[in-house]
Amino acid sequence: MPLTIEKKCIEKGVKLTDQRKIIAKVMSESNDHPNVDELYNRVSKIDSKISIATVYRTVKLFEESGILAKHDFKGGKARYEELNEGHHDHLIDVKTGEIIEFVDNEIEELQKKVAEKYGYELVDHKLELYGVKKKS
Amino acid sequence: MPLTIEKKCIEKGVKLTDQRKIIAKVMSESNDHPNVDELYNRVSKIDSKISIATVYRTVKLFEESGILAKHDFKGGKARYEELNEGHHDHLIDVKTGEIIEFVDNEIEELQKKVAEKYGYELVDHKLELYGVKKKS
DNA sequence: GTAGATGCAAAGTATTTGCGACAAG
DNA sequence: CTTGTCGCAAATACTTTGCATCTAC
Repeated sequence: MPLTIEKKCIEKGVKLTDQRKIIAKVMSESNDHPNVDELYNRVSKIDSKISIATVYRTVKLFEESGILAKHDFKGGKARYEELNEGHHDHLIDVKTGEIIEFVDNEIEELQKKVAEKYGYELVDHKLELYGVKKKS
Repeated sequence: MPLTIEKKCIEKGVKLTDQRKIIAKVMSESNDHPNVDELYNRVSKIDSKISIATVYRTVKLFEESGILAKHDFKGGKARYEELNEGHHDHLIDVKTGEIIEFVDNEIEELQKKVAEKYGYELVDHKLELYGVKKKS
């Protein structure tokens, strides 16, 4: 079975180069939210000739094609993750940087309502919670 | 009556230089969310000798002192606004870039609950809604 | 008087781009 | 074949910093 990302590329008419296949594979297998540097490192282990410029170009392309989601969490570098059906938001441990994904439909609904209240249709949103682990 | 920002500086033991007073004044009078460039332009009209390095240093200092809030909305540059009692989130018009401030206590409460559910104490959060204006 | 602030220009980061060589459809 | 991609290095955009000078307290 081909990777979901590859399937999406074909659907969107995105040319499937070797480099893109590798980046797709690495992203599919990543359960975290790598930034471009991290992604570049992982990709380099498979093909050391891939340049970081290609990684930047590819994540941008994948983002525009709805294949990856880009996040600008606090701390500078953009982070990416594969975009699946299930939308989710993030809870970030401010001490360790650990990222927990969560879904809360109640909040989602309320967001739509807020946008509507101001005469807007919600097209996107970003919700990040920053917390510290409680003892015990 | 002195500016709220100046009062806060004194409370926090932040030295009140002429440059900081000007930046404080400009931010107090701004009803939008200027980025550093915009702020620098406004500040330059009052004192053309202020350097952009000072503006960067000052907004960072003010942010750390709880005087300004920094936002990394989509589109690269960080934007700042004065931090008052009333916390609020942002609804951003994706076509015009217009920013609407809103408060929704129900969402705030749910956020706390979500964090607790995962064993975290919420210390900060970011909620941005992106929308398009509805016809009618 | 002294610790801390400023201006300037140089240095960092993160990301983008021009260009000739190359590969997918 | 032809259009789009790649690798490289140079360029850009935003932000930070070293240092000598200056200023608030």
